[in-house]
Amino acid sequence: MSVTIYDIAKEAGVSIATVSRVFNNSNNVSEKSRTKILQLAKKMGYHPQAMAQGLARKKSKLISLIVPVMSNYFFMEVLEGIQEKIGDSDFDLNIYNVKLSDDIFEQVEYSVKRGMAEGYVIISVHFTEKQWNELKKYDVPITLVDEYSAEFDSVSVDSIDGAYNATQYFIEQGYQRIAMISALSRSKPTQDRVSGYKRALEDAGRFALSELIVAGDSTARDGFTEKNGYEAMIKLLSLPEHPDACFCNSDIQAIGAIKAMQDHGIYIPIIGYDDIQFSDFFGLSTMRQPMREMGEMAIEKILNRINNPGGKISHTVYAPELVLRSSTLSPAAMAEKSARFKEKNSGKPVLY
Amino acid sequence: MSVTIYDIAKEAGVSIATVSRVFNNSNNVSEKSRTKILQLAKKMGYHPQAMAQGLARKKSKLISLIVPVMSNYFFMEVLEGIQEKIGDSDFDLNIYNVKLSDDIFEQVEYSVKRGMAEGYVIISVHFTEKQWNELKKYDVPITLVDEYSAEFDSVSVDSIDGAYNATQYFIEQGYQRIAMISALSRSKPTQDRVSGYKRALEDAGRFALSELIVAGDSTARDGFTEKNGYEAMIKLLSLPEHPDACFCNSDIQAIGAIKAMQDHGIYIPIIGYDDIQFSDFFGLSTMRQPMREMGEMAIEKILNRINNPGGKISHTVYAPELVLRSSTLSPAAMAEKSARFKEKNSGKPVLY
DNA sequence: CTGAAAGCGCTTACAG
DNA sequence: CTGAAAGCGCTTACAG
Repeated sequence: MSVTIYDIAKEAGVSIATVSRVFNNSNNVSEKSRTKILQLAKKMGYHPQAMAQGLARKKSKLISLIVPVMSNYFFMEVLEGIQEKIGDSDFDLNIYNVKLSDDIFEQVEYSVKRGMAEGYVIISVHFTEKQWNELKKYDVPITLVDEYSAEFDSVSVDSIDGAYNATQYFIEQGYQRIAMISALSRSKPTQDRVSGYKRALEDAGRFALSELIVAGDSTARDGFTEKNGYEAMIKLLSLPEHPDACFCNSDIQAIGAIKAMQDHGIYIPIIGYDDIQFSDFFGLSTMRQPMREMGEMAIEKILNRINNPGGKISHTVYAPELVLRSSTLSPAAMAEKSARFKEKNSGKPVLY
Repeated sequence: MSVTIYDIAKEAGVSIATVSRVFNNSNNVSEKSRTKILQLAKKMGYHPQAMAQGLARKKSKLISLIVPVMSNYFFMEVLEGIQEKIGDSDFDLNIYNVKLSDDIFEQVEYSVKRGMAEGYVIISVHFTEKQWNELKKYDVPITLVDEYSAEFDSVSVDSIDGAYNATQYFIEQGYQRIAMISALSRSKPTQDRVSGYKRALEDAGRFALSELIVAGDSTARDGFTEKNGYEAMIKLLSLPEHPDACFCNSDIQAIGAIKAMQDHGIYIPIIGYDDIQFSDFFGLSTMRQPMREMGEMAIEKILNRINNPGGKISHTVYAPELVLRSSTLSPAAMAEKSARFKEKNSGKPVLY
């Protein structure tokens, strides 16, 4: 039996209203009452219960994050921005993890309609306009991250654009057989990136060859794994005529792809997508998504929406930025670098 | 204004009790009423509010995870086990993220005493017995992960033992100057691992040399980063006489350490700690912690505790397991492997 | 500065 | 199968 406001009131010889005032920092309480109540509360282990407070106030001071697959680099970095920003507010964070095995819409809808939080930040969930529209009826503040819908505030990155630019970079450098490592076709970002890749080739008067667009066979995390990237690169290198450059759907896959190149002793320049922490460390060139900023922006939007439910809907679309590191060195430059490396390492490491 | 049970009752021409029954799957409702209510609810966007339900039932059907630094490999893997297990129950998950910058005890206490959840799984939080004891007064189900206290159910891994065994392995293999890459000394697991390392040396009649126990200078995530591992290994390799083997505080640091070895052209066998997903991929030998199992066990314990608050407190301590991969090859074996590798790769990759 | 009372949106015996 | 009513633990005008 946990202790309630009544227990404290009784013990302190005051009404529950006074106890409540103490915990709500109302200044209309005598110093004497306040001290006594606080002391009693401490001793008896009392604190207002979140649920009762929420009901009485009709406010929970909670923001809910709704996200599938938490163990994902994109989410981890977005989360850091979110935490940073929410720390400045008086809201608490709550994370609701959607299971990919079940009906995703149902889970999101359930979570939203229960009304546990004052606002919802929905990350990397992709619905049809019709579905998003259906959520509208619960009349709850929602901000979308990594997705776009006319119905809600959103912050996203132009994936098509990013893929386009990465591919265009290779075209400008004179590469002829530019491959793309994709992922499961059900992944929305992957679809967009494939579109951007194709468009860049077409705008350059070339054709996208289906044999050069491959994914690995691993399906975990929609293919966003090292393993999947490794498998994909193996396929590419097994082609009668292998590609001379590769745009890769994600950094995590690119890391696997690089390992495949090493195992096969073939090197082609590669550009990843995301710019996760590993990438800089491993010298991977990539299309950088401003993940932290996206997280911060999302909190800013949801807070605005909570304070001003009628405000105009706003969309922020970031343009990804090409970050060049050593993985885009030309084969010649790479050979030279490798030679230097091997000289230094004669008879030594090269682990995996 | 969101729609409540009263709106539905009125519209359906029944009492709120009947509406409530429909949503609680009580079978004492005529098919006619049920259909009408469900249909109305769907149309009007009604669903029982979590807070009101929680208050009335005195149950939230929520388990709260309390964790510092979410973006951490250990946590990610534990989380997968947790999600797996909780999916089989009718509880929802809720994650409360502790900020390392503020008073941790205060945050944990706050979160627990607000009573939002029915049970709390506290991960990688390290307090004194006195502090844990203080939490006892809120009389709430709590399970500890990666920590031990007599007061609460817990699931942990014997870090001392793990470090001992890793070190002992190197001793048995005949290595003479076995180094250890540690991390920030405020990290509890790190303290334990250093103890185990020292003890193994001492039990073999040797001394732990302080110059051989080093951490990098990066303080992010308590030193559990590639960068920190890289820095640490650089220090070790800069020693007048460098070590001939290395036990490393975490896999993530070990990956950085390996890169440092490659950059320096010096190879020594290394054993990491954790067995994160990358490790298998990169051929890193490691002390494996059964992270998924730990997550599953934690949920099992908290559920038991919720159902049976008076039950006997139980502690599960896993013994970590040494997983040998290519990073513990002897220098000779490694040299041979490298030679083969280089032959295959003549004039080719070796990225970063 | 303080208390009595209404209300937040539900659930759940109890009685029929 | 259904409704009236009490109760969950708070907050917050209102009146003093």
